[in-house]
Amino acid sequence: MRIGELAKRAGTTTRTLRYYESRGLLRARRAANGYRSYDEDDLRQLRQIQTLRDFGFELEETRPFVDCLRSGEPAGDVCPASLAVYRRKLAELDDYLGQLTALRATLGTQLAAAELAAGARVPGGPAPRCELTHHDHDHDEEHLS
Amino acid sequence: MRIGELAKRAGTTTRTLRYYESRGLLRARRAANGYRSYDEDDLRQLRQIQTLRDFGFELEETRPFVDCLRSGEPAGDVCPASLAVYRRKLAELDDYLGQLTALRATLGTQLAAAELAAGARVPGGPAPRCELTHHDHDHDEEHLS
DNA sequence: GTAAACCTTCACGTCGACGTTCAGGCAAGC
DNA sequence: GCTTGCCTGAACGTCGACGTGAAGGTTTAC
Repeated sequence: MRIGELAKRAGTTTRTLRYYESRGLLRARRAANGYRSYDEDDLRQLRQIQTLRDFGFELEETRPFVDCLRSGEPAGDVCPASLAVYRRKLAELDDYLGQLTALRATLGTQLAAAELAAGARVPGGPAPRCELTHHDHDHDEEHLS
Repeated sequence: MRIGELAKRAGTTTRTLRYYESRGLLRARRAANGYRSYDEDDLRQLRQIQTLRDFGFELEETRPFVDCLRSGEPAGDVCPASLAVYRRKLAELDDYLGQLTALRATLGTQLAAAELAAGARVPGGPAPRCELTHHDHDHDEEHLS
């Protein structure tokens, strides 16, 4: 299959495929006329790249998976180098999740304190939200886009 | 105080302060010689910006807080517009956390499956990690930077 | 008197993964 | 024979947010 067909089957562009090739990620045999020629294995490699990119992997991080597939493995992620990338990404993700969770807690605390202070600031202002009082049901009060 | 001193006291650079001013975020009075002149209120506003930026707020999102401080409030986050930003950021954060958590689950599943497949792939290969067997203690097997 | 600090404006850099456009030129299919 | 697809390759744009750098000039401080 030629580059246009591969692009169409994978839902991408010829430009992207040539770019991957320039990065040494995807290889193409050449037909007698110089056209790039791809087979089903190439499509599988490309799909592997796309899946990982959807996961948020950088292009370079997909390389071990592609190499793994190219070495004849039935899946790109069973090789040690691929597993190592998985583990690293998981560790990064956990680290990041921890940071975001801590930030979420901080922000929540800040908001609660600010709401309290805002309520106390104007004596006739809105009551603090600590108790369910007479104001309407629990939909948002602010509608900023 | 002049721009250099303010920068030093806040741990930033004069370039950044001029940049904030160019965005209309920080204002400076001018001395007779044209030099920018700042007071403690300006420092508080700057600190507010820095705190929020540390939280991951975009520069523009700090504007309501700065305006709030400038209006004479003792804290930048008690004004309705500031509270609205807090709430929006919290909602964004929760959404993002949800996505990352889902991704984490997916990746974890992928890793587990790949580890199983990798173990089964080579009959004499490493045993799956489901049981603690005889291999050495639980440090990393891969050392990719 | 000289070095440091300040002033202005414009333009450039950072980052990744492409997209876009240009220019020229061959190949394929109907 | 004409459109569409493919080739090389180069070079520049995009996106967003946040500055950074340079050039060229004035003021202050020691």
